[in-house]
Amino acid sequence: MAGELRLYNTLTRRLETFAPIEPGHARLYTCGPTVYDHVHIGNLRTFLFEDVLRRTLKLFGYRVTQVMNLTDVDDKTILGAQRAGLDLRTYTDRYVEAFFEDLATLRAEAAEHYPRATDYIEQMVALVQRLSDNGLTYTSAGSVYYRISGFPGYGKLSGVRPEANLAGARVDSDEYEKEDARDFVLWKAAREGEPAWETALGRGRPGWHLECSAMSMSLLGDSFDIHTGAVDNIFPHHENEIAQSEGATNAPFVRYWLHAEHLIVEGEKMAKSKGNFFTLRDLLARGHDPLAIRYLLISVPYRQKLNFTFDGLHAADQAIDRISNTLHRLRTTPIATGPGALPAEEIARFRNDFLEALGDDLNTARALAALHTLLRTVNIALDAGGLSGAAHANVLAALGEADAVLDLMPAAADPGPADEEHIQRMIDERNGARAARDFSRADTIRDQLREQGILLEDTAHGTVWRRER
RNA sequence: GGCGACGUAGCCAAGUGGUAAGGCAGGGGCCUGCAAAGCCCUCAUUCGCCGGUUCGAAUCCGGCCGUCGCCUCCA
Repeated sequence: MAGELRLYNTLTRRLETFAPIEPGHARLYTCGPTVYDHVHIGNLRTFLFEDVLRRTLKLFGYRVTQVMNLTDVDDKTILGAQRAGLDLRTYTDRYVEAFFEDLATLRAEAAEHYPRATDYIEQMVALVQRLSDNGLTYTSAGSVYYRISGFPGYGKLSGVRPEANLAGARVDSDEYEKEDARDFVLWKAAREGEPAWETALGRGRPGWHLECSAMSMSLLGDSFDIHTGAVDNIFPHHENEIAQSEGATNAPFVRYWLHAEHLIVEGEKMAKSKGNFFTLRDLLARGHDPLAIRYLLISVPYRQKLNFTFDGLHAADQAIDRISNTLHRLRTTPIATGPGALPAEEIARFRNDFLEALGDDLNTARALAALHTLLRTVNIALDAGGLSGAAHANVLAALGEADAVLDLMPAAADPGPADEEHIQRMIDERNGARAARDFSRADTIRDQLREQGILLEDTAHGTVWRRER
């Protein structure tokens, strides 16, 4: 696939044309969840942005190696495990599994690697040792800290100046002893009742930022292409990753930093205390369609705050219906014998608009607008008498290409054969009634089928049916 | 206090110098036995407010108002 892919780089605050270090191969690290609970739809918005990113990279012809970490040791996972009376691994396993289920429900493509922090203790220790060799660490009360004053590039991602005043800022809540308030912990000394590893750094556990540096470099190399997360990760998390990685290797860590804006709910920040905190499971329990949720979460470009509302979810649901209905018409309308009422230029324009929109920093709103425009064009052509074989194949190919990124099209219905026979019998009976102008009988049959989730449509080429979504 | 994002119709949202995409909701119509699906028309003389630059600004500049985020383990 030709075309230019431009991405907004937080590091330079500019739109840049993507060019990977290794031609044709995009190496991508995406900050994953802390597995102490179910993820919420705000988290999922970010993960779906990353899904759109990886699929767009593929659409533009790149081979993709994506790593998504699973943070399975931190204050919250430790606390959760203690409360549940489980060991850390057993506790986090539950949420790792739930996380994968949620991703699958929303059709997120699997990454190539899902490393867990607790499987990379060795690499983390080795990284700290390299930092120590470079004079960037110190030990205090058994914990190892990163000395920010030793890394001149600190702050280049976030714009946070090391000497920035902290008036009004959150007071440091870290309970460990530091030389300087700006320093952060690499390795935490073991505390009573907490999981700990016996290592060359002493008995303890890793600090949060360390895992991402260690795992990304282990799996993608010292320098790789893209690193993503949500905006709240810019500082301190990603800033600290840069300090850890570049402080150890003296090589550029990441070329493109991409950050997703947050999801808010009905104009307010999502918070448990406000009762507007939703997990995917909450929405499914209310009967919402996963495809509509996917549509909604990817419909707003990733750098815009996404205001989640139930009106918006309804609109997304309508959009999925529309896509689904047009596909259904394409499947059930006979191929026209004429030239076909859908000009090839229309399809070419769609392909171009769609690609250009995604190439412009993943502008999914524009990509979806192009799709809606094509759907209308297709429907007009179907109204006008159907598509030629060539036009039919052409439009299906274009839709398939778009769906390689969007993944919003319902799987073809898989009706049981016996079921299908029964439906056809009912349709025949109803059409007999209609021919005899016995409309109350005909309507009764239609209502009966409807109760079974079968919708009838009387079209110019006969009665067709589909399943209610 | 520091840093950053944003304010476009009832709602979501595209558009960053050339005269307002797309979707939802609403209104009217075509088609249909009635529906469903689809299509057509309609729905912002105007882009938070006030100035400025320009032949021309939603788009650039300045000020003001408002919303939101980050400021050391929150996607």
